Amino acid sequence: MTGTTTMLLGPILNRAFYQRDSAAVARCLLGKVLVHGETAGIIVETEAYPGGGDLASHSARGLTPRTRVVFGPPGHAYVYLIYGMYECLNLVAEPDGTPGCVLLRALEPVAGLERMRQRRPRARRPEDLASGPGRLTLAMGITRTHNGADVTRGPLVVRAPAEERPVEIAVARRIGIRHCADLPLRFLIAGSPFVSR
DNA sequence: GGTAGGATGGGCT
DNA sequence: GCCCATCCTACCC
Repeated sequence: MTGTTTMLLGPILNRAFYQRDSAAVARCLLGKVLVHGETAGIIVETEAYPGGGDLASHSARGLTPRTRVVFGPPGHAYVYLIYGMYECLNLVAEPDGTPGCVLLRALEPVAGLERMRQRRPRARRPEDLASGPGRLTLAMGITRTHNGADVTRGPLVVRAPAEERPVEIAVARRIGIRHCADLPLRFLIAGSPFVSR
């Protein structure tokens, strides 16, 4: 992080922010800033995975070694391997003991773009650096070693922007799932060129 | 502009 | 053994 960029950021989101239902957290994360080391990006696309009856959620089939963190206290990272090659970053929501998380799908890069380009050499434009869950973790340097990390403190955090702007939110169906595909649990900043697809 | 198919490995039945 | 909360390339308009 450069000093200039730090000036653009507000406080770290506290645990109470995450201790709500998954869809509310997914919606409210839009416009917030994911920070990891020198890299940072505005969250422009999220999906809620509330668990319970939502069969698209990993946690829907109960507590397993992999989904343990999703059942734990809110404000922690859930990172898993998908398709043997890519990693996806989620933020745990809901009270401790209740499953639920939010998948971060796309960022608008605001700091450390050169570092992101090193990590994603095939990305031609800034719009391509973090426009997808697998691209996002690559650009931000997030791996399964971050699984369980507390995102209310430490090197990986989410901050409010210095000036909170009202954003127009679009709601859509989630991407790449088989079950419960019609639920309106995908949230985007309307018109952002940094969203996936 | 569009899409079909392959890469690749862990989780769970 | 099957199923993935994906991405990239090749190929075709």
